[in-house]
Amino acid sequence: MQLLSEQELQRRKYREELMKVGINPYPSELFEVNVTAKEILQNYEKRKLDYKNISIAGRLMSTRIMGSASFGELQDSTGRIQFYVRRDDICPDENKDLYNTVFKKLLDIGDIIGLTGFVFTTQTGEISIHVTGFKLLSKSLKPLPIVKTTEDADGNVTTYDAFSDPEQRYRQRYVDLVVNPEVRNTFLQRTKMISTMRDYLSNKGYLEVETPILQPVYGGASARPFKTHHNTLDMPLYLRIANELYLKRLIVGGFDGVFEFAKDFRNEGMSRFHNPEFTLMELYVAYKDYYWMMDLFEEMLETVSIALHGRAEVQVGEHLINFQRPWKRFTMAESIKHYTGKDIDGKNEQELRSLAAELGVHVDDTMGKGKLIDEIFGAHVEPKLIQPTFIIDYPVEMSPLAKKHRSKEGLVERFEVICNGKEICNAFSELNDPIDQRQRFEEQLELGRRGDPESMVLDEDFLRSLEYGMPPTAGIGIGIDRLAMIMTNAPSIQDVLFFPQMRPEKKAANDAEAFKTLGIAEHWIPLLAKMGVNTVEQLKGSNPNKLFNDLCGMRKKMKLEVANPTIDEVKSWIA
RNA sequence: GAUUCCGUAGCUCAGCUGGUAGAGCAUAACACUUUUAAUGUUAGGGUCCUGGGUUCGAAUCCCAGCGGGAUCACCA
Repeated sequence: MQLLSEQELQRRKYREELMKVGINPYPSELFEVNVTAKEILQNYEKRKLDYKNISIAGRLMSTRIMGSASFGELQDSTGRIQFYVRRDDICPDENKDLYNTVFKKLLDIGDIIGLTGFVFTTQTGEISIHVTGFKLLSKSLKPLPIVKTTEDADGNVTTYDAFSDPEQRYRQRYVDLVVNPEVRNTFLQRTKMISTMRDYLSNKGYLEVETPILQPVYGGASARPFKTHHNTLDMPLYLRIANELYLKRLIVGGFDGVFEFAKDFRNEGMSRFHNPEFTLMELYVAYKDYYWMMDLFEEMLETVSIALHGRAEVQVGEHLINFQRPWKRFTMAESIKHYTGKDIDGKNEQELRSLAAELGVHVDDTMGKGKLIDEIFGAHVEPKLIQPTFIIDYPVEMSPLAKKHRSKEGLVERFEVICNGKEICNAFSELNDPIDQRQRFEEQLELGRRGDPESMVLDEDFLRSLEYGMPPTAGIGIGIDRLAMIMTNAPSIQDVLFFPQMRPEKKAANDAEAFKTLGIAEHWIPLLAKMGVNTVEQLKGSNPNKLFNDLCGMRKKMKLEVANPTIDEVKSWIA
């Protein structure tokens, strides 16, 4: 049993009253909808005759009652539209209850209703629905945050009482979506982004596939996994951190191109760029190399930008990001030279370490050559790359799944694209020499033995598949959430995930069951909680007279329709 | 994990140097047939996050905890 606010109690009462007058607040039968708000607002002026007999459903978002006529706003999945109700239209007979009682009293903001009527334009020029009939489709028992907006002559929108607490918005995304229209738009954009990518790849003939999320050996990336257990097989399983190794098995199996929009899971820190579950799109194409993949990625993102915004440019915060091809391409060494003036080419580990120190980059003794370069890059280059930029040719130590560079010693054929200061993809010419791959895994195992919790583990079955022969292949992984952040101008990953991971909601410890065994009736328990008595210990420690008084006072205040407890009853709880 | 800010009515927020709470919207009542953040009059609504401390007295000061935001670190 929960404690209800005055408004919630009121709405529960209205629900009862509706039933008493023969209106089912939750009817079963369908409600025929033949138009949306957006459709009316867009087309009414041009095709007035088509809107003489409409039927629309949605959520009641506001009412302005003026005696025997009222205005209100209905919100459906496409937007809001004003409606106009006149008492004598919906109550042509002597009995005006439908208007006076049901419409004016028993309907609340947030209720889902169906309207029938015709479209007209008010004296103030707003396209509205003149209601000839309405039907309650679902009674809302919780008050919705009321957000109001005004628009001045210049079209500047002012919002009042915004529902803006991030915690509430993420925990109760359903409310956020009802009340904040731009949130809905962000998610529509995200879906459109994904479908554009899917169409782009499908049209090239690549196969969208599904691979295991529960994996006996996790691989394909450097990250800590979530571990679980299968009862029947009595074996540990891991939620995938990547699907790379499975997609490559499919290339071995003879598919020319495979891709998957994959939910991956990494048991690591959370921030505005990290959520424990996130979406990575991986694509592998046989007989291609990383240069080819750069061209594909450029073209795909340009396509996405145009699909979403009608042009190759996207405003992200203070930056206007331009996805128009071609993008700049730097080797990692060039990019570091460009931003620091220092040349890392041919430097050994010791020289790199002192260079890092000179540049004020934090390093420690466990870092090898590759890691040192990566740290310098991360500190001095990455944040400065706002426009999409290819960074190519990474140190081999950091890239155990990438093919060694065809001409540069110590490097691999790998690129990342940095955009708005963050990596948005990672791609290689895939390593397909099984002997080399085994050695690289073994180096990773060595790192693991030295205590790196993110080193890769050796996947024997994957190596076996490579031994059968994998064609030369280009592969790419694209962080869908981070890309969505850029494409929708969202400052946090939580803004592009419907339900970002949150700490569990705090619940006051409550010995409700123990209270019942003491003979306390169920309806007192929430009142006790409200008075701060949550545990048997607290109960036993309180003064029975005060408890009795408080309980009776609280009963009256909450308008609970039950008899007061007797003082002896209360004493018996404490005894 | 570190630093910092925040937690007051259903929502958005005020509340000064400590004197037991305020506004607007929402809710309830009345009026009002084209309003639009409708309006006018009236009313109800708060363990001021939790627990300790200082004090005659704490929403306010101090400490601890819980929850959240931001930045940084970790994390490709």
